[in-house]
Amino acid sequence: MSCCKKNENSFNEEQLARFAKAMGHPTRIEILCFLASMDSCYFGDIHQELPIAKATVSQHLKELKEAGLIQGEIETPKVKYCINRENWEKAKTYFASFFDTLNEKTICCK
Amino acid sequence: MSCCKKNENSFNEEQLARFAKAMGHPTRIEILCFLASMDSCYFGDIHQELPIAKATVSQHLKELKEAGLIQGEIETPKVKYCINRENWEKAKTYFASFFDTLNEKTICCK
DNA sequence: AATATTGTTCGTAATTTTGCGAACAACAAA
DNA sequence: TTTGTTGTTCGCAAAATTACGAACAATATT
Repeated sequence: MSCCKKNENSFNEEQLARFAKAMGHPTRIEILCFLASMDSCYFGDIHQELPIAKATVSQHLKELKEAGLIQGEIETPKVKYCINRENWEKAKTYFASFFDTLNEKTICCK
Repeated sequence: MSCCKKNENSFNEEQLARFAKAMGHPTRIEILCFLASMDSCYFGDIHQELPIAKATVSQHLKELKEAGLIQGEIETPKVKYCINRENWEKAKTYFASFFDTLNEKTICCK
């Protein structure tokens, strides 16, 4: 058998880029930090923390939701948001694996 | 002394967002993975890996360089690129800290 | 039925990002 | 001096992002 094949990534590059893109805005990082510091909260609480229009907040939340990092639930008349823990762990693992690939290089079979 | 103050982040939110933004494109993730799998390589090697114009590759490299994740060095007539290890570690730590904030919540002083 | 509360969606404008070919710069080789 | 090699920069077009106010939807209250 020939030797020294490339190590397979333990993360999906497309998915990692999607997570990263969602995190690539200061306001969205702020929202994520805010949500990570509590179990859950309402839209209004998030809006109150930020110096921007509610329409803009709503848009950022939508992007974070579509990236899978948070989830929202209607609790009439409010909307409750929280971290999506399953995907949070997934993202955590992906980023960790990605940064660990440095120096790993190749593996040799046999 | 009053109690239960919020935990200070062990990462800079602005900086984290900047790292994330740079990583927020599939092509740039691909470049980073490629570079992370070796000590260094030339522009041409990177271009060869990708199905896009060299002008576009150059632009992506510029963004990664400005974000501090990679560095370039002229080795006439070629340009040698590699991971910026110092900032790579910094980014690795920032992302790890960020994802670890979940569940940490608050700390109580006595 | 009219009002109030809470967020989302729509329409719009300004800016940024992405991608390309062409032109260019720096240097080595013929 | 001309030619070739390697990448960057320029100028442009298309698309996506960011931000806002206004309008709207859903529900509860008066």
